[in-house]
Parts: sequence; structure tokens; C-alpha cells
Amino acid sequence: MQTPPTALKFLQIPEEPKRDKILNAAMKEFRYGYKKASTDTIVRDAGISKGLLFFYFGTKQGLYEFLLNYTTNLMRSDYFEMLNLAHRDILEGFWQMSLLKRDICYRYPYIYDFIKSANIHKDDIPAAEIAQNLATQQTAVLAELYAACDTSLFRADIDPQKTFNLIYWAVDAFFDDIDSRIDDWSNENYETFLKELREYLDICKRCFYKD
Amino acid sequence: MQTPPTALKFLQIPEEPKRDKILNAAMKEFRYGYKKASTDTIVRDAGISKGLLFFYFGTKQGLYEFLLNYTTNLMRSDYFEMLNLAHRDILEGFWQMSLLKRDICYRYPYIYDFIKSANIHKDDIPAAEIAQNLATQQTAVLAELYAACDTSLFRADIDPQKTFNLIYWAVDAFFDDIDSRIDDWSNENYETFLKELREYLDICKRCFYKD
DNA sequence: CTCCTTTCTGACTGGTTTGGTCAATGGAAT
DNA sequence: ATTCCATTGACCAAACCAGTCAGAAAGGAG
Repeated sequence: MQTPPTALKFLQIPEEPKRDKILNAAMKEFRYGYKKASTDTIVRDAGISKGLLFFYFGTKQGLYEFLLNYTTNLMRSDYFEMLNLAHRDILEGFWQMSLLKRDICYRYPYIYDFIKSANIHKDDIPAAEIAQNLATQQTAVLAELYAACDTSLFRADIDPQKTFNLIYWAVDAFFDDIDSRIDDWSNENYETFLKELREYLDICKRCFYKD
Repeated sequence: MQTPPTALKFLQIPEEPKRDKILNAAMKEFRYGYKKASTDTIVRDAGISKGLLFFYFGTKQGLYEFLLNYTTNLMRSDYFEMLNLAHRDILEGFWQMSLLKRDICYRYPYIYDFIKSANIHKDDIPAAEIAQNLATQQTAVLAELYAACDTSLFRADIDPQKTFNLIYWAVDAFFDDIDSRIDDWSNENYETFLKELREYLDICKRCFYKD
């Protein structure tokens, strides 16, 4: 039997934790580009043998392409959900988005680093088209979110696009901040996350919104 | 003569552009950790021969330690200047800080990536204490900036520390944003940078300040 | 238990890359 | 002409690389 074009064998693994451990090890190692990543490091991190990784994915490139597709699809479905949830009140939209993002980061801690690297190292990586799709998708979603946003809720004396950016940046930076402050998502930390996020969004509402 | 403990030979290079080209090549390659960086890539990027790099720095580790010290000192002196300039009006402080930061990024485009990586890969790198110093320094400066900040200028109904964070994050994210949008610091781009930054800070003033 | 299939291992390979060396070169100054 | 030192790049042994493969488990069927 030939090496399968898709990672069929990998998808047939019954235990989800094992799959995720491999995916996480790969995302972590591919964080800084395709070439610099070592399959030896990945298998050590994932706790599997070298042979098994190649049994699943055939080649290093096969693994990378699978990973790119997997994360792209994950993001795509999440973006859809985000757009569905998006209230015309953008603060509520960002609140929902943050909850979603936390769920993803909890399961795949390196997914955002990985995706970012795919956008940066476009030359270095195979299957650059997939990465390109992902990139255009991301900016498109932001544009759609802004289009769906009821900017008439904003104060009249400030530029709506810039205000939108400020809120988005605040949420994004808060995420990085809490991420660097905690080292696990215990219940206690999750409570803190929710509470502080709510507080920051409240400040935004009080300062950027009318009345 | 033995390999000098400090990079004396390097500091004796008369031409500053040549020195900066080497430093930039090294920062760029060390961006993703010490081990993953290749001296071959650095010399190719810097446009010098392999032998010369080792003539200057002795070892890869010597180069890395020099780089860490160099950037640490650069940041330190800039932080001092920042604290001196810091008006009690924090918006004015961040305005000055941004001008300073632009100057640094213009000269050393990868310096912030490099420093960040030194903080993240604490285990992987030699001379971890230097990186540690830098990290504590950075947070200390932020704390000092906040201490110097006249929070009575802020609206009374919002938490001053969180407001301070929001402004800091806004400036920081705007920097990333403009950095991804432009590919050189032409006069035109510099004008855009100044104009937009002023606009964002104006929004902050209007929304977060009293009256 | 035997037989068969599938999952999984890790020592191994040939080729590449690594940090670091060193004899030779070039050019400036005396 | 001689001295001096910055500069070169071919070269080295050691490490590391992606990928292989013979066979060990593990499981299911009879």
C-alpha cells in the first residue's frame, strides 16, 4: 500500500487526547517556520516513536499540510460561529469571540503562534496557498465584523473604524496579558479571566459608547 | 592572544553601518531562540565571512551574550530617557515613547522580536540572567510610568490602572499594525505614522480623560 | 491456543548542516 | 620591503536531518 495522500491513519486514532498531543507537539515545533522544525523534537514531545509519525503522515511535508488544513478548518468554523453570534453591539460580539478563543487556546495552546508563522514564512513553507487563504480569511472576518457592527452606538465625535480597532486591540492585548500571567486554566484563573475581561469591556462601553 | 572575553574587535570596527548590519543579521536569526539559529545564516545575511564573525566574537555563545548585553543597554538608556520625558500627562508620555521606539525599530528592525524571544526561551539560551534582568526592568519601567502618571486626569468612574493598560495596549498594537502595513520608513510613511498615532491618542484623550 | 492484521517501536542510514579552525590573502602603514 | 592585522572560505569532525524497515506488541477471530 502506498503512502496515503491524506492522513487517514491519523484520523482513525480512537483516543482524542493522543491526537491532540501530537497536533500540539507539531504546532509548537512548527511555530518558527517549516524548515527550522525537527521531526525528532515533535515525536519526543508527542511521546510517540519516529516511525509512527511517518506511518500517520508519510512525510514531514504531509504532516505540515495536514496541520495547516486542520487549523484552517478549525478557524473557519469558528469564524462562522463568531459571525453568527455577532451582535450588532460589537462589545457583545467581542465578548463571545473571547470565550471562543479561550476554548481554542485551552485545547491548542500554540495554534495562534502556528497560524501566525504560516503567514509570516510564506516562502519557507509548502502549500503556501492554504496559508494565503487563511490570511485573507482572517482580514475578511474582521471587515465583516466591522460591517455588522452598529457604529451608531459609538460616540459621535470619534472615528468609528478607529474606535473599533481600539476595542479589538484591547481585547487582543488583554488576552496576551492574561496568558502571560497564568500558567494553566484552572477554574480560579478562568473566573479571573471572565471578570477582568468584563471590566475592560465595561470601560470601553462607558468611554466609547454614547450617553 | 586568546579569544577576548568581550567583543573588543567588533567594537573597533570603524564603520557603523557594517556593525549594524551584523547586529541586525544576528538579531534576525536569533529571533526564534538560541539553538535554532545558524551562524552560517548570520554571516550570509551580514555579508561577511564565517571566519570574521568568530574573529569578532569567539563563539556563537559569545555573539549571543554580546547581543543580549548590547540590546539590554540600549533599552536601559532608552527607558531612562523615557522616564525623564514622561509628562504627568501619560498620553504625552506615550507619544514621546512612540517616537523613541520608532527610532529604535528603524535602526534595529528585529530588536523587539529578539528581546521577546530572550524572555520566552529562558531555558534554551546562555546567560539567562541578563534576559531576566531585562524582563524585570521592562515591567519596572511600566510600573514607574504608571506611578508618575497623573491619574486624576482620567474620568473618575473608571479604574485608573486598567485605563492606563488600555492606553498602553492601544499604542503598542498600533505600532504592530503600522509595522505590518508599511515596508519601509519613507517620509510619507513616517507622516502617516505620526498622523494616525496622534488621532488614536486624541480618541483616548477624549474618551478616557475628564470633561 | 494459532493465525492474521494493524499499530507501533527505535536502531539505523546516507546525506546535510553544525560550530569552529586555520593557512592563505589583501591592503595599509611604516 | 616588511610588518601588521582585518578578512577570507575551504575544510573538519561531530551532530542532526528526514525517512526506512525489520520486527515487537496488541488485538480480534476462529
